[in-house]
Amino acid sequence: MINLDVIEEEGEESLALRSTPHMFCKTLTASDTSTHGGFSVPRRAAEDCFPPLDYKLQRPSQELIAKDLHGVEWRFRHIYRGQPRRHLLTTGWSIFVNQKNLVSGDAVLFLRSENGELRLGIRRALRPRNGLPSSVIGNQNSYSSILSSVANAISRRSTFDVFYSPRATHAEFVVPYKMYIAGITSPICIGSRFKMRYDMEDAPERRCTGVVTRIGDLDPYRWPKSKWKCLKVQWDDDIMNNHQERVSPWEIEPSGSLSPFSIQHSPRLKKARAGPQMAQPDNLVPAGAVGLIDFEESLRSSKVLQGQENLGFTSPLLGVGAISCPGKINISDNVIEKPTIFPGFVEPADMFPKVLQGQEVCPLKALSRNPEYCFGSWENPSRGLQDFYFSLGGIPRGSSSNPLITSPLANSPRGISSIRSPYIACEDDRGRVKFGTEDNPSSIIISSSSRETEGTPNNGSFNGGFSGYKLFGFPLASERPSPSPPPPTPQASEQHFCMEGLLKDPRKGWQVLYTDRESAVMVVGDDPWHEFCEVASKMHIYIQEEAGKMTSGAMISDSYLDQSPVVIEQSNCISLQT
Amino acid sequence: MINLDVIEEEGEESLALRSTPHMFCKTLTASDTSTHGGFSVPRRAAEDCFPPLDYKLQRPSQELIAKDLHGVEWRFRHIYRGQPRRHLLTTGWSIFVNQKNLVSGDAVLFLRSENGELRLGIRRALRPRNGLPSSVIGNQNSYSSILSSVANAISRRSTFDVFYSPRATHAEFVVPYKMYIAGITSPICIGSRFKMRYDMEDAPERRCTGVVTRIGDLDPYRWPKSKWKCLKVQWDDDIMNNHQERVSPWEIEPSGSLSPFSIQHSPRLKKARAGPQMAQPDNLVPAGAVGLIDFEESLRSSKVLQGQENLGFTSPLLGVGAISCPGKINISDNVIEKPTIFPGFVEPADMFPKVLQGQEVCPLKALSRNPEYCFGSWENPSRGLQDFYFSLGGIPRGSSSNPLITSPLANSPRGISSIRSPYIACEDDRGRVKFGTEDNPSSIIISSSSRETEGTPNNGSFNGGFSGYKLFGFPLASERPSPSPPPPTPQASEQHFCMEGLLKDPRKGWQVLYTDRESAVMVVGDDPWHEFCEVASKMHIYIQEEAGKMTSGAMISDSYLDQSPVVIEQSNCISLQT
DNA sequence: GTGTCGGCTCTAAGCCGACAA
DNA sequence: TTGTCGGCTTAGAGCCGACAC
Repeated sequence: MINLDVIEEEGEESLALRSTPHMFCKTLTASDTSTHGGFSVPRRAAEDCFPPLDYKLQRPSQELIAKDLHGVEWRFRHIYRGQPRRHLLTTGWSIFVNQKNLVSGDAVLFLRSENGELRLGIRRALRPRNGLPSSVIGNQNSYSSILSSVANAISRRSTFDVFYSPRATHAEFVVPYKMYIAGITSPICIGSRFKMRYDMEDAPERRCTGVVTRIGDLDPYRWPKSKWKCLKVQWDDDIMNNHQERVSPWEIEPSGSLSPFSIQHSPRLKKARAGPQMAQPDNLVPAGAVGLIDFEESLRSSKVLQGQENLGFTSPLLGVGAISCPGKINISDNVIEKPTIFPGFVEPADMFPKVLQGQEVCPLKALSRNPEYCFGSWENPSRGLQDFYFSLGGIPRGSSSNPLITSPLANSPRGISSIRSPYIACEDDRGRVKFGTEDNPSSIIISSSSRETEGTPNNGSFNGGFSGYKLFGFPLASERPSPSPPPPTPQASEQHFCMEGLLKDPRKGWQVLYTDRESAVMVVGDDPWHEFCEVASKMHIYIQEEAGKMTSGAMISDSYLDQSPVVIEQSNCISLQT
Repeated sequence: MINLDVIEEEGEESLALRSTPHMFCKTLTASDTSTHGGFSVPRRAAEDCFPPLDYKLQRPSQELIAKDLHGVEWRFRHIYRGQPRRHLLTTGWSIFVNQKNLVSGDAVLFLRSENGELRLGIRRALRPRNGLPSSVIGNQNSYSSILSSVANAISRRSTFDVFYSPRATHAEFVVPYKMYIAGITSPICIGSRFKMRYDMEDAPERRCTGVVTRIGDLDPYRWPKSKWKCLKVQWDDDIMNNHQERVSPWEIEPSGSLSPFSIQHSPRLKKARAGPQMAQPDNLVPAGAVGLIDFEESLRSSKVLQGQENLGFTSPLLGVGAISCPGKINISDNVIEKPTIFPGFVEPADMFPKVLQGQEVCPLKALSRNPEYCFGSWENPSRGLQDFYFSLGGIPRGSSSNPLITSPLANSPRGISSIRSPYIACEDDRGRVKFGTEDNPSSIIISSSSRETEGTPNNGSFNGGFSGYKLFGFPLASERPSPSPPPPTPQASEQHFCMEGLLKDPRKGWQVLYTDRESAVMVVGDDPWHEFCEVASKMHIYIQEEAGKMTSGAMISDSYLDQSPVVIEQSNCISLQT
């Protein structure tokens, strides 16, 4: 049922996963979550995980104590009764359901460690729009609060918590360390052939091949010096080209090289190369240290974006919306130090200006709820590991004929199971907050993107996507295709934030590379329970609960197992009192 | 019962307060808040505020609909029954109590406007330590989250919300506009005589006189160019000198001038003047444009703080605590651009070094829970309206013999009713967050201080303290002394945040001066209901409530009437999904 | 083997007047 | 006049086996 294989088959670490403790996971039924009764425990599950009952009694029962991720103990009455006999959790169950706010479709997971201790976690079902206060999405305050919190944390070189719902979102920055290292050190050049695991909805473990056509880099004004390169690829299989054209370096296995000329045969590339400034395809660079043309300078002087310079001052999030919003002041010129264009918006040079005209300004609301714009940047100047940044909010429906503004989802309304392109979404000016002194600046970008999130399990060994990756043996995507899949409506496409900076944690087993100006890469290990606790304890929002009542905006979210989005709408606020 | 007089008797505005609509306020009893029953409405109150019932019926009843500050409608069944007959709110009442989390001792307020609409608000009782998650107080994340939220808002010239509990905290920055203007424009010099309303616990409306002995200014590294001057005073009445030695310019009425020499006769001044650098007492300046000695430079060279320079790098809040905290990195050198001392720590010059030695570093926790340090700054250089800043966390108990580090509460464990000194509390390095470009920087400081909060009503016309001030006709302090007063233990002294920047709102009736680099001054008008809504709607944390369940950390606080502190513990977090 | 339902118990919410302060 | 209490009703939480898939 649950595949416990680990991803890195070549790993030397002791694969504690092989000796996985007893556990089970059950999707909650209507009966399980109703107030009418308790929780029906699958027989095998109860026998595996729970201490044995004395079946000689007429109604064998015992009290179970299980700890959740936060160390909170939950007590349940476990009884074996009914005709036919079955295992049930009665007293205590409804409290758990209520406190965790579980609904039918969510899943609960029990796990018994070697010493007999019982743990439990929850995994929420994907809920369209999920009861989130809409203000969170369209709200500038939320954006900026999150931004500033993170920025502050980074400026202090402190930590910040990430609330992460693996099944609901793609977090490309959560990458096995080896994969990341291999990705950024292996030489990748334009023309490199590669293969990559790619999971279609119906055909898991498909191995696709393609050619690297470009090495992306972001407009340096937005995400300077990021190590997170973005590779634009062309797949040998045409079907793939409709789904994904961008990958992260660590997602692919280089398998050879292709002459620049053969790349040109691609219709898409022909189109792209029509522009006046093109990359030099024979640039051979490791992905981690690319050295490409200084596109920024050339663009600046070539005035490709003539008439669009104001773009540099207009926040895609605030944008016109902000200007037209009474009482709000567009402050983008406070954030962007100097007038500039966004070179990131010009690829290929002959195309983006058109695309941008009339669309370049992307108000927050439009971006969030109705993703329609996609900006990309390629082949920017590179000093060591260069900047790359992607604005992706989806594409205008019906415009997918233009491959350069094509969302990977454009042609698959229900999404494909593994979308692993390293797009980072449309970014507001405010996304860039500078901290620290002139000598020691740090920057943080949080961006949002539109994504589908359905996924299927996958055992691949070199799978950079997250839907196929197992955080600790568990597939992070759906355990199994749901019988009645809740198809995310195109309108209700997912929105998430990701960020470039993450926290560094020296503890063994997992860590996240805090990367001032570098890529955000989280490293996860293989030990399931260790990560169960360690990763989870780091990757969540924990708002202290106050004696049952949630008077302080309390909530506990079971992070990594948790699919339900939890957003603390923290309008900019000050508490005046303790 | 409730004095509806306004403060500014000379105001030309239509004093809508005179025609105050019908209203009543009742402190909730145990019965009112128990689940056992409803709400017992005082007869007069019901007759005044509620639509009349048909008393011919055996059990007259009706449905009442009242809006709270947030526009939320609350429905109550109003019934007249019992033997003897009385007015009760039954159905709907418990919902209200639960949602608002009211307890016995809290108060509810009903108000009927001219058009018959019913409004209601709540005022929470003072609760010691108030169930606040302790992590909020001692938590660096909370601090910095708040800081960064505000900083971000200011950088965007947007708004941020202030959660303000008038009875529980002093917000010196909430000042009538005229008072503020008068304060900063009237010429105040060292030696100026003044009078000021001052409310002792037992002797309200006492008018005290004194002499301005210093004009405070903050260490420019922390709060540059603040207009909020701080006047150090010596009272004619010696009793006063134990309670308060610092006032804001708008708190006093200048009444004359004193020769510099006569000031010197003060023992305290003698002590102060023993230092090498003293203010020039004949500096005659308007409070809003003082020009004093550059203490900073002279101190820097005089090396008064020799051996203490590391203070400049050590956050009073992070302090040693941060250094000794494993895993945390002291980032103060990232925030403070260059090595410097804190001139604010050196007054008088011959005294503070001693005080600071061994105590200068004030970890956050110690500061919050056990306020023991007080740093002050005086007579800094002035360009226009100059900086002033005060670090105040209280004083070491038993050290109050040192008047310069004497908290106003040092000698009154239960506090005095009106503490209106403009102290700003001990400030963390992180308190200063720079935003914007080099050309257009802005800074924001949030600070914390230790305060007692009991208060008594006061009708004064020139009362800068808040306990005596009426926000909209209602005294912001206790309506009446509670029969069984919950004495805040000295240990549980109040902690609050205040900030320099506030939001600007052009609307008539009230506004807050957003003050980039300037003083934080809120202007309030006289119309009760207008302010009731307007001010309150701005001065609160509003965390969206989600359909009854507080799954998203929801809560609504009724700000200005609300005494219970609400702190959103927003650890630095990122939500990855909607 | 297990999801859902009707039946049942029991707790607590909540309405009432009695009674006393 | 109004705070608190005991009595009472009632809704719903929650335990049970029946039953069906």
